[in-house]
Amino acid sequence: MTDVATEKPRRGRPPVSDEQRRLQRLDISRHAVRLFSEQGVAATSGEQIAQAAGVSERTFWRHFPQKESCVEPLLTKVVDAFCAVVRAWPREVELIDHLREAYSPLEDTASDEDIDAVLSVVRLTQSERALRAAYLMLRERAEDALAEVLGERMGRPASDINVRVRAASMSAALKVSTDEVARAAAGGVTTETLEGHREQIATALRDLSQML
Amino acid sequence: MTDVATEKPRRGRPPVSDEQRRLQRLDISRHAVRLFSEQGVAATSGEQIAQAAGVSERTFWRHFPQKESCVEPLLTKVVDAFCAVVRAWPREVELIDHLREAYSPLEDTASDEDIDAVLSVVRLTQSERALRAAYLMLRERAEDALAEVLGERMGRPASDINVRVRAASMSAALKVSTDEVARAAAGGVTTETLEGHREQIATALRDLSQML
DNA sequence: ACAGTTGTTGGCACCATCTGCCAACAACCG
DNA sequence: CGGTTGTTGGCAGATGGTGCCAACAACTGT
Repeated sequence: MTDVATEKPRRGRPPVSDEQRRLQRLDISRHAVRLFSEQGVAATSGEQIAQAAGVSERTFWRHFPQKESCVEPLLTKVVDAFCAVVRAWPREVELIDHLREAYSPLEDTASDEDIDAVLSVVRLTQSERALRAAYLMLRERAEDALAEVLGERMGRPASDINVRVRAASMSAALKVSTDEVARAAAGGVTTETLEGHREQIATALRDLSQML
Repeated sequence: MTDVATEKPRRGRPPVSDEQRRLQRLDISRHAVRLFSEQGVAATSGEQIAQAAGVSERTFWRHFPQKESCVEPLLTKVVDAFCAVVRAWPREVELIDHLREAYSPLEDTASDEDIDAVLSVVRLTQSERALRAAYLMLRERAEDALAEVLGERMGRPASDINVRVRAASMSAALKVSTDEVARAAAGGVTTETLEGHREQIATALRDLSQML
């Protein structure tokens, strides 16, 4: 008997849209990442980030329950891009071929200047332990999403072991190649950097199949 | 010109052996894990753990720079066991066959009662975000060790992309099957639980090869 | 036995992280 | 305009975590 969309005519201030929340988080995230890379994570206080972003410390902590989660809004972009491509994977095409064709990391989901930011955050996670932990947690959330897609494609529940192993392995391969491309892009991002990434992930998956 | 083992005759109190440090950490770890599972991580203060382990809060923080790292001494056991088996992998044998033959998780590295503890910690990481993050970081360190082994076997540096992808994927497959066996062992550990794990990881790797 | 040297421990002060609570305010309604 | 609901910021307070220092423990040579 719980109504779904049949609500009372609404009274009082409406809650802000999820989209606006997302943008606000993203804005804070950019400031935080800049500070993190300039002076290190440990040396950057929550107060400092809040001030840079123009909000009170209290609302900053409301947006990001932990300091390190500041990087999530930017980091999700690289993972979401991959999930989107996998979701669009036609059944009749080989996965490697589909990736090589359709996977242009970030180019769709992120603006040009954000690509720089995202890659620099990935690089940051390689030296800052706290950020790395946040990154790995994020990737595991994405692993679940991947399992959903793969499971549906294989006609099995996403909780199936077989499905989970595939999702985890694909995610791991993506992680390694993403780390690599971020390292390679340290001195400025070129189009061929990203194309290198596409090739990277394709060959990574191919290598995988020869392992056993 | 830096002497390696040719030191001055040593004066003053000798530093405690690494082995003793390890045991002390392990002891504290057991107390911490018990408290964590009894009342949750957030509700367990560092002071409480220190008191339970019979050390001052100050030395507790010296042993574990962050509260969550309390689980490392126990969690490494499950990862180390796998690394040891991979290290002992003869060149002429198929990896899957070797694992099915030689991999008896924990049975060698951990005492019987510790097996319970280790598996319960793995289960804990599935509900406690902070512990999960620590677990993932730990696994990534093990990934490096794995890459060393695989790299040497393939005649390439451990930093080689191909090597890293394989290490990451194997590690991921192990992660999923370890999570699964921990879940399955929720109601008491039996021998077949662990043998199930062995079979789990073997089939997991086989599945992997059919993905592409 | 004693002084000199080095490593470990615990206590204290201190800053940073993060939370609960509440008053102020903003955005909608009739 | 008053009523209602959601968001913000300030403040107090507990916990996490570090630097510093004095006390002590374990060794060496005389």
